[in-house]
Amino acid sequence: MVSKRLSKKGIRSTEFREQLLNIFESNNAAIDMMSIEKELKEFDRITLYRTIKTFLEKGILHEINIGGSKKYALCASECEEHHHHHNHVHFHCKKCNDTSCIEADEQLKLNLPEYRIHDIEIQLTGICPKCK
Amino acid sequence: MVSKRLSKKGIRSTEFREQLLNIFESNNAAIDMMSIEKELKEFDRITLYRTIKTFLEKGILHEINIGGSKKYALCASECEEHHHHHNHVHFHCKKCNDTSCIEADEQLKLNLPEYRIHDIEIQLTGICPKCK
DNA sequence: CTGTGTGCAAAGGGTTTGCAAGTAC
DNA sequence: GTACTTGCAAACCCTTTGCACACAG
Repeated sequence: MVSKRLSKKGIRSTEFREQLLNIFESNNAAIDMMSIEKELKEFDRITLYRTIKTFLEKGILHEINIGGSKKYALCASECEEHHHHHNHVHFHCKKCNDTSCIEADEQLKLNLPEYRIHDIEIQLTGICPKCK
Repeated sequence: MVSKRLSKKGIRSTEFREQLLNIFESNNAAIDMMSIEKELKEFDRITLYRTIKTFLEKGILHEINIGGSKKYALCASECEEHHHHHNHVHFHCKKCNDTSCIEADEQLKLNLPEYRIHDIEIQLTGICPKCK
């Protein structure tokens, strides 16, 4: 249930927040502001901005910079407040313009002993299976 | 010479364009608008926007989305108009806030037969050798 | 009841557009 | 000379802030 998820993260459950969270639950792609706004019937844009900001801070959503625009996606359950783990792979399809967080089972070997690496983000661009 | 590089790409050589290109030549990191503006003595911000846009279109610069902001860096010589090749690695240092295009000698194995992959972008965040 | 969330208006910041004058070729 | 580039002003987003009212716990 959505309202439980919110209280679990330490924030109040309101109609708007549940509505927004539902959009992300029914969408397994990363979506941008425009797409969110399309799915909300009526809304106040300011509240939307503030809610996304809260969700980001509370570890409910994470932000991705891909394809030139900011997108948002649900965090995996192991994400905690101010401590994101997102060493996963994002795929952006040039045709349908969808961005998805895929489980790539990737093996990345980097030969960079001089660097202390905290986060790895891999962004792929191309054509997804649906559009192929 | 800088002016040759411009005419080679099919655009006119002007003082401002040469000035901007020089900044990128003497900088092997990816830089954002703010840094560019600091290095230009006097300039018109609108012209700067337009020049960057032109450089992007002509394959002189490429854009990177990292650390929450847009940055720009010189394209490798094999980049052509509307056809960028940037399967390289960007490293963003949390301390000095520098973003560099590094030669990582990386080996990335992806198990995604269903996807047609055109571009791979790997973005690393952490602490660079200088700040370590 | 108390602190948090919402909605409106207005401000703020970055980026783009229109147009006239200047410049490269 | 002609087409492209520049610089100024103004317009145009997108995003944030301030404040009063509404609502969750």
